[in-house]
Amino acid sequence: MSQDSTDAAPRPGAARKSIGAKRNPASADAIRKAAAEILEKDGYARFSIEAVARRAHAGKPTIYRWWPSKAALLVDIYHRQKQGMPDPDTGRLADDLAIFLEGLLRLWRETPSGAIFRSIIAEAQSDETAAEALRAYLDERIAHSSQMIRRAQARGEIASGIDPASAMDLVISLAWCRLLTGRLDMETAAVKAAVSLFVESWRA
Amino acid sequence: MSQDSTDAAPRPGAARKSIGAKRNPASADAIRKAAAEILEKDGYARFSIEAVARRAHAGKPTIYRWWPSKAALLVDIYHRQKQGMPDPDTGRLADDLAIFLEGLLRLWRETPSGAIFRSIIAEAQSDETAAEALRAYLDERIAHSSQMIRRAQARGEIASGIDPASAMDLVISLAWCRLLTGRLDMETAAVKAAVSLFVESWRA
Amino acid sequence: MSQDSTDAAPRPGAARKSIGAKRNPASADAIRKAAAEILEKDGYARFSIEAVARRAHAGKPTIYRWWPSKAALLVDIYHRQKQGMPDPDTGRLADDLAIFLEGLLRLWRETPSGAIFRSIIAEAQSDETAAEALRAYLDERIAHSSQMIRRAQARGEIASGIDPASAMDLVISLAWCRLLTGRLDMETAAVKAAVSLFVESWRA
Amino acid sequence: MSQDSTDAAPRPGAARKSIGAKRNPASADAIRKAAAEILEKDGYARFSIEAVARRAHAGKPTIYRWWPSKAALLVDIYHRQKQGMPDPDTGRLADDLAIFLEGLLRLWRETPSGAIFRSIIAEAQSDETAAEALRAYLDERIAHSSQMIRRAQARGEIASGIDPASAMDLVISLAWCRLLTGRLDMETAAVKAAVSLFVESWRA
DNA sequence: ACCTAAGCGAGACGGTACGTCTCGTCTTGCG
DNA sequence: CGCAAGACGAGACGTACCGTCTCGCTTAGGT
Repeated sequence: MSQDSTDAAPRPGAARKSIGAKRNPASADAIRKAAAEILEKDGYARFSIEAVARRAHAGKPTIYRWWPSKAALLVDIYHRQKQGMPDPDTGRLADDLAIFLEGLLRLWRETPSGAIFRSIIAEAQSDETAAEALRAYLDERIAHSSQMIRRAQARGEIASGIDPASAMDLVISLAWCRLLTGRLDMETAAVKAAVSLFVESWRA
Repeated sequence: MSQDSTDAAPRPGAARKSIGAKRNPASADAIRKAAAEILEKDGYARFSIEAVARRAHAGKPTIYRWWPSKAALLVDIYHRQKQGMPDPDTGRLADDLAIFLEGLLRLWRETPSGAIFRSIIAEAQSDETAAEALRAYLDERIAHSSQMIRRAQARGEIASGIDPASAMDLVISLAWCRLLTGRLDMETAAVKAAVSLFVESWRA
Repeated sequence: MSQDSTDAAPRPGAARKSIGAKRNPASADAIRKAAAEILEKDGYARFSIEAVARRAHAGKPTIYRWWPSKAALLVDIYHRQKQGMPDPDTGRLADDLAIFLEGLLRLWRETPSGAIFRSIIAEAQSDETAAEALRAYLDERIAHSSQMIRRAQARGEIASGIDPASAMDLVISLAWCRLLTGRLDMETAAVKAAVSLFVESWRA
Repeated sequence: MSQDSTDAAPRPGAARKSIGAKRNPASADAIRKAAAEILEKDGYARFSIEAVARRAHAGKPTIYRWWPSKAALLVDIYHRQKQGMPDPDTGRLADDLAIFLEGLLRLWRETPSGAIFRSIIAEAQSDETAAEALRAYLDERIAHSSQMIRRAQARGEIASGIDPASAMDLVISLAWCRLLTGRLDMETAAVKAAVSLFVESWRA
């Protein structure tokens, strides 16, 4: 829509109006939708509150009322998009991690969530609230994903002395770095190699 | 200087003038200095070509003449600040990597270069030229640092089948992720643990 | 104010804000006032949209929103300043014209409107929109002022074959040329002489 | 040449060099030529010392060395172009003035000198040196052209009480105003009418 | 025959202003 | 009170010229 004089999405019918003295969920949805579409289409560079308001046929204050910053909106969108991530439990850590890692890379590569997450990271470098949100999010993801490692430890597959969070950190760091440098197209073989590299070293 | 109506640095004497039809290194230095100071003091959020020009007592066109973009200026400053990085060759890969990694984290933690590099990564997420520069820089650093691994392979310390660049990628990814999430305060023990984790898995 | 580091006018109280989704007349007034003051104080050479914005404590886009060009702003100011111009109807054409011409020259000489009009003419030489505005303005003024001549024709004071607009053109040209060459100090006698020169030749 | 990446004129051969410790007339000519071409092609709006230097393959200081200001360059060019103006002496003042006026309007209409003179007038509104030069030029032209009127007075064609300079002023003002408002296409009949209007009123 | 002095093209310098963009805040008027 | 709309002050963007300065050269003219 960059070449369009108006970047507004086509109105799906009559103009949306206030529904009285309470939050209008249709507006919130329209804003989230518009934000996601802009990120997908034009990337983070063209993402601005102004552009979102334009596309969503929403007033800027409406956005600021509900999301205090650009980062908050980004995090909100990311959370809602990141469904369907595999949570494998094959009984073999190397397979679990390979499935997890390949799924994450594919998700970032094939859905807008990659662009969105890149944007969040970028935003976090100059916006402290975004940085805080990102740190919290990362902690939560590591805590969750390190279950795979804990299960492997319970099975006696790897040494019990390994710190699951630190170990998972390594795997996730790899994914992040790939995302941030635009090298998400890691072949399955390379993923497997990297993963087994980790797993081998963790053996008892 | 944000509280000052003029963000200009104090003039160190007479005004700097042109030195003829060739580049004035004093101007370039003043610009780089001003840019670094702004990043250090006010952070990336306040970093703008306009602010740099003001602080350096330089014209904006002078900056654009020599650095085509904000990213180019950032990369330039980063390059110059990142001198004195250790390039260890102890004869033992785990030690080499630990020294390298700890040195990198300390540099980022204790000098402005950490903030600068974060800014570059952030910029790269919305500016394609910055992304390109970052990719090229990363390639160069990996190529250089992976010498440590190649030397270990030559010594027979680790398997010759390991791809040095991919291996180094893992180490650098770890550092990046720490930088971007504000967790640079990795203890020496943790560094050693992470590094030996890698090295163990690479053994023949 | 040229010697001041900030050319801003003193703020008359609290900062001026938006008054909602409609034009704020206080802003428009402040802009016109600042523009007039700059022209009066520093002349057309120092007149710039940037300077006006600075002095009026207004954003540049606010100016561009309402006045598409420097010329439009100049014309607007000129219009508002040029009130109280005599529109004589003494029953004797020579007297009418003398009063009109002397009034015009005095207005230009003694109020800022002379400097402003000079600026408009200058601007019109390199800006087509200004040229258009000037042409339209001149047409309107000639149409209006030539009423004096039409009245004289109706009275039978001068030949009916005279084209009122062309005749008025001569009188106004004289004033313009005086303005542009800084020779506004025409004595009453000289004005009368020039005018009667015209009127004599138009007699039946 | 506005669409050309370089607005430079094609070099007529080898590069022009210094001819030692004296002014190089070839440079001066190239500068004047380039200036005239820019005015003719792109108008006063695109006329800048920078553009002239570019087109003339000359250094900016070379221009500033010989012409202290934009206005000085403009006046120089105008002087050289304004050759071949008729200086009629038919024995009948109305014819003399008609020939003079029509010639002046045609010259301005059909040669670049019109655009150049408009530029000088515009420049004079914000540049005092240009204003001075313009005033001096106007005086000289009036002094010269009013010879026509003096001759008519000597012949007894018009009253001897008329001030030749003031009278000529009227004629020239008419031309100026036409130039500045882009109404140079005055028909011969209209010129004759305006002129005889003057002459009639000057009769004894 | 050398040397100096000036002119030359080129282009970098610190600046100012341009016209556009987005920021986050504010207010209106409708529902 | 929420909403769409949009004006507001602010200020960065990247570009065009300004007028000044210095470079490295070329050549003429004085010694």
